[in-house]
Amino acid sequence: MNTTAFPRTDPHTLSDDGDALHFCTTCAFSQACLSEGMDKRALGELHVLVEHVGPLHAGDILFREGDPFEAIAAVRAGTVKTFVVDRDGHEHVLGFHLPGELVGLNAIDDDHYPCNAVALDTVMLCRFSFPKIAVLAAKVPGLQRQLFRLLSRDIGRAALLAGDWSADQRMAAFLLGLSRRLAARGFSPNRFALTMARTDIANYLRLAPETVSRVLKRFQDAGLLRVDRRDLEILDREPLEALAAPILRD
Amino acid sequence: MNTTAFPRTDPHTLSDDGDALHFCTTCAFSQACLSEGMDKRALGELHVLVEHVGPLHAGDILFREGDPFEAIAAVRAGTVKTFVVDRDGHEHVLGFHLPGELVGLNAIDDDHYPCNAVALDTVMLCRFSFPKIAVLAAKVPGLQRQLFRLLSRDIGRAALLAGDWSADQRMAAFLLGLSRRLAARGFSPNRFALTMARTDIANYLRLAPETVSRVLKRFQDAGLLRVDRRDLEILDREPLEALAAPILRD
DNA sequence: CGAACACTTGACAGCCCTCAACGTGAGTGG
DNA sequence: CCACTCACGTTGAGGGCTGTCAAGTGTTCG
Repeated sequence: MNTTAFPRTDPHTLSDDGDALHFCTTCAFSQACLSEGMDKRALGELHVLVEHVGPLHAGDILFREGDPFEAIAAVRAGTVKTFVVDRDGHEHVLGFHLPGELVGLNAIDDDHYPCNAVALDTVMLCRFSFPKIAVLAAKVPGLQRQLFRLLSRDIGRAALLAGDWSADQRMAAFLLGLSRRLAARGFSPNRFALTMARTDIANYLRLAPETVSRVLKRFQDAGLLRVDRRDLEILDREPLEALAAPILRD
Repeated sequence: MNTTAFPRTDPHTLSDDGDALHFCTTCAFSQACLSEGMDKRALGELHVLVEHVGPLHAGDILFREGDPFEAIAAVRAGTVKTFVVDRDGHEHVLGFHLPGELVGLNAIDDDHYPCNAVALDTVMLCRFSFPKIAVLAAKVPGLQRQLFRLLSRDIGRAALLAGDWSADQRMAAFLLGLSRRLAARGFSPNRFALTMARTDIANYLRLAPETVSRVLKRFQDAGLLRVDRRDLEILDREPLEALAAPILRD
């Protein structure tokens, strides 16, 4: 276990193209794939170059910092955490990737992954060879446009948590962010599992784990939510939205 | 003054293609433009679709948050500041764009600029219509690759300052970052002007302006640098590198 | 059943923000 | 040439948020 399962072709790789069309309705490329304008032959080519990888299990590593960059991946199920470890051994979580989202876009720049990626629970992936998808993007304007969009979106997302927000604001923005992204893929916006440890949340929000505990308790005591271990239910969105508004900018 | 000068075609627009080749040696696209593999005709097309804009002066606005996204721009001279203003009127500086760097990449996602951009001093720009450069990118693999790289790079850069670093670490990383980026374009790495106000630096590093003053004074008293108003000279890089190392990751 | 781990809770201290006052340089008009 | 103004920058005092350290509780897994 804990071996790099992603860059290599996994023994469990599926190539079941019938199912692919079903899975893809919630994938990051769906807008490109399912758009009216997309050439039928090109759509076929995209589905041919995808490799289905998984299932990976909690703790399985997709890729390590410094690994040569070969592919990006769309999460079909589960949660992927990306992070770096500084020389003091402190972990900095860069992001959590939910179903339908992409992993590896930040590796394009220097041909090596600039971070580690690990599965937090049972994860299914669609793996796209980047050189191949780049070639296809040149032939399919809708796909190139979608790639540009997704890259651009990540620039903005990375900048969100950079502000000097309070612990309450950060936590509210984090929870609502999860809620919205899950809702966009058809999951319940008010009741979901925190697939990551408190420590992971802390390292993502740049807080101490103790502060994460305290804020969650404070929110629960205020009746904003109910939290039991990894199980979370949002009871009163309004105050959370108010807290998160300056961060989420809406 | 302070009118939006960027999206419209500026009256001072130049189309002097002879000079273009000279300016472009330090531009963000130079790697794509000047690469051996790049098709001569395609290189010509890139130079045809560029509009030279400027000079803009300190305080001139390139674009405002919410403006429809039409073009990205490469800075040829001067400094551009990008920022958002929250409902409390507080300014959050997203970045400073030096000669050779691009502005507007984060606007691709939703077809509107998500931030404001303003010139901090006398600025010269190369303006690229994004739809046109996207079409060209589909025909020129080297250009597409360069665009992907530049987008990917900005994702990583945005994540750098997100950590919970100390004021000293942030300032050291900021100054060394400027130094390196200027050096990469042929400017002196040890002696340069801070083209932005202390308040801008503070809003970028998420510090109070007073803290910026105090840290600079502390660095000067320690003999690490000499600073007089906007004029800055790095005297001892080693301690600064040590401070910034965990942020710059090297 | 024991051990390791995740999480919670409490006490304390430190860094940086806030508030306030002062200094300084550039531009302006007399 | 000089006084004036104003924005920018500096310096000082005090307080609040959150990190650190420590101990305790609960859960999972071997």
